[in-house]
This record gives sequence, structure tokens and C-alpha cells, in this order.
Amino acid sequence: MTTGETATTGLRERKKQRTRQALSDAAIALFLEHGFDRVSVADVAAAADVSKPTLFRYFPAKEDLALHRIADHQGEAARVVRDRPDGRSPLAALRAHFHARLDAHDPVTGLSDHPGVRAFHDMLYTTPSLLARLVRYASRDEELLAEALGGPAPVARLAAAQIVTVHQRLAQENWRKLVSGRPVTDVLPEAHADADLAYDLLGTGLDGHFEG
Amino acid sequence: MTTGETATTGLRERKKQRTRQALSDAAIALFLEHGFDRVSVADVAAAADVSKPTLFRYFPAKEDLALHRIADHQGEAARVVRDRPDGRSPLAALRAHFHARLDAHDPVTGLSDHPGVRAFHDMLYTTPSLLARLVRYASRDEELLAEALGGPAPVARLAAAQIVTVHQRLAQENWRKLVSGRPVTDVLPEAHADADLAYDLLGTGLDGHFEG
DNA sequence: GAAAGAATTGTTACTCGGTTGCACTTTTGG
DNA sequence: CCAAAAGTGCAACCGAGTAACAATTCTTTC
Repeated sequence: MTTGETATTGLRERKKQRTRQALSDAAIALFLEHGFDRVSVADVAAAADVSKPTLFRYFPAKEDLALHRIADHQGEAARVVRDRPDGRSPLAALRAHFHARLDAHDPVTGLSDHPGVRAFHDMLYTTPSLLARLVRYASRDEELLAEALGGPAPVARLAAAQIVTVHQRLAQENWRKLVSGRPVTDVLPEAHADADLAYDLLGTGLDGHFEG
Repeated sequence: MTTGETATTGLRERKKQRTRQALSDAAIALFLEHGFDRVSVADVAAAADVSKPTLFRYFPAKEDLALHRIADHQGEAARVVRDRPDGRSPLAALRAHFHARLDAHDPVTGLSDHPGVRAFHDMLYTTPSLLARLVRYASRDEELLAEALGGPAPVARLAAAQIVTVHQRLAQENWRKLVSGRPVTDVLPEAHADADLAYDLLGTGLDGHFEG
């Protein structure tokens, strides 16, 4: 019996956590320094002092070495909808949450000060295979959101698809503005405005915007 | 200076066309028979009587062997918007076009009788790497559509993203119904109804559908 | 605390997608 | 007919990912 409550983590379990962490850290450091596809998985494995097969026992693909942190965010939209206060619509909850994430400079919004995070985003948006993997994560997110939205399945699925897509585009737009060299403080107000625009569009539809 | 107009195909050019066709045909036949990832590019090259490097001179990646026909459809949404009759809104034009494609059992709608096309769709939707490639094609489509829509860039981009996404989901839903064994004639009316629902949603927004 | 048992790891070797360098053949243009 | 250009095949290579099996490390049980 060891001390305390935190459940006996078990030595083996702790070692696995450490290996996983070492792999992730080594990978991200190397990727940011040399670029995703100029670093081989063998390099990463060597840097973390494990063999290549072991690396793949922890991360099913090279892309996951870079993305697993994002992957852990999965189901966030669904959670926001599920945990919204009584009387608030899902859309309103999501809008508020996105604004909050914006103010927190959350990486998922595409806005971010830290040079490390910036470099990470640059890598993300300029590496096709990472983008592809991100899409797969997003589609899982979409499923969960559709479920959380409830209502008739076709409507919920369409709505979820639109919402997830819009989030992606908002983040992409923010990133684009940062890439052009503008400081975050300058872009933030526009990001809020874009988000409002996007949610207005989601809420009231495209109909007044593109007439004959 | 080459000879005049587009006329003289040139022997060399004709040979290239034939090689390209042979590769595509061999690839699709093999993929449909054995499954995309149980066929190696070496197999395809051998079946088309070319070497592996030559194959990659024609198709930049294995996925393109399966998808280049779809790729050729690119910019269709943008074209529909650009060529719409006077006084008709882009959304109305796209809606009408989608219904027409549905009646034509166009593969892009996910509906289709031909067993060959059905098998192709099954392969598409169950092979992650193909889906990923498809997403990349779609994002090009989205760009072109945004351009065709005109208006303020942020709005156009958001609208284009939503429209493209909705098309994908409609096609996916149709395919899902076919997979469950139902005949096309049975699914078609629902497909039209889903399309109308989706376009209504796009036009008038999500706002009445998910209240507090 | 030691032995039986399970889980994890390293090594080696392999498959497959994709690329490179170079020699060889074919088409083209004069 | 000849030379430049374009296209091809060959062989060797790189990197991602997997399989087999032996060696090691943790857990469990007595």
C-alpha cells in the first residue's frame, strides 16, 4: 500500500506515460525545428530513446505524434452544447464559447501569441498530411456534436457539419491574418467580428446575402 | 513554333493519352476487384505495362489513380453559380442543379444504380486515404465557389464552405441508405427531400431548429 | 522474497509508396 | 538523315509502417 488515494498508478503505467510524453516532446521539438517532413520517425524514436516499433505502439501514425494534443480536445463542441445553461440555445452557447476561446488566445481559434504555438500552426496549415489527419479528427467531432444537438438526425447532422466547418474556416482566417505579419492585438477585434458574422450567418441563413 | 491550332494531336501526345488511360483503367479494375489497399502500385504498373516511375509521372499519388475522374469534375459548383440565369440566386441555382444531378443518378450525389459505381463508392467511403484526398479536391472546389459567389470575402468564403460541406453530407447520407440495401428508386424521393431540407437550412438558417 | 505469468520492449527483416540518377529509345524538327 | 528533346525502363534508394521472435521488465501469487 502506497500512500494516498490517487489509486496505485502502478510503476508500469507510469513508465508508459513517461515514454509517451518523451516521444511527444521529442517529436514536437524536432518537427518545429526542422519541419514535419524533414524529420523521420526514426529520428524521433532515437531522440526519445526507443525503437521504431515501440514508437508506433504509442502513436499509430507519424501525424499523431504532432496532433495528439489537439486530438485530446475532441468532443469540445459537443460538451459545450450539452453543458449549456438552461434556456440558452446550442448556437448561442457555441458562439459565446468561441468568443471566450478567442479571448484566451486558444490555439484552436488560430489566434496565438506564443512563437511556439505560432510555429506549430504554420506547420499544421502547410503540411497536407497533417491537415488530412485533422479532418479525420474533425469528423469525429462532428458526429459527437450532432448527437449532442439532438432533434431529427438529418437536421442535426447537417447543422453539426456546418458548425464544425465554420469553426475551421474562422481559425484558418485568423491564422491567415497572423501569417501576413499583423500582431495578435490588432487581429483580435476582427476575429470577434468574423465570429459574430459567421454565427449570424449560421443562425439566419444565407438568404439575404446572395440575391439574383 | 508548332503547327497551328490545337489540331495535330501529335503522335507523342496520343501515346501519352493512351498510357494514361491504360493506367487508370487497370487501376480501377484492380481496385474494384481486390480493394484499394490490397493492390500495390507495382501491380497497377505491371497491368498497364509500364514501370513504376512512369506510373508516378502520370499520377502523383496512388489515390489519384482512383480519383482523377472525380477530380476532373472540379469547379462544378462555381460553374453553376456563374452560369445561372439572370435573376436567380446562387443558392437557388445550386439547389436546382443538385436536384437535377439526383435525377440523373450522378455519382457525385451518392446515388447510383450501376454496380460498378456502387462498388466505387463503397471503396471511396471506406478507404481513409481516398477520403482524405477527396477532401483536398473539395477545398479547391470551395475556393472556386467562393470566388464565383462574389461579395465580401469573409461571407463568400463561409458560404462556400457551408455549401460544399452540405453537398458532401447529402451524398454521404444517400450512400449510407444504399449501403443498407435499399433500392435506388426507394431512396430517390428521400434524397430530394433531404436536399430541400438542407437548402432550406442553408437559406434560412439554423435559428428555429435548436432552441433553448 | 522467489518463481510463474503477463506485458513491454528491441532487433531484424520485410512490404509498400514514392523518388532519384542514368542509360536507352522514341519522337520531333530541320 | 541527324541532333535535340521528350519519355521510358532499370536499379537502387528513402521513409512509413508491420511482423516475428527473443529478451527484458513488471506484476502476481505463494
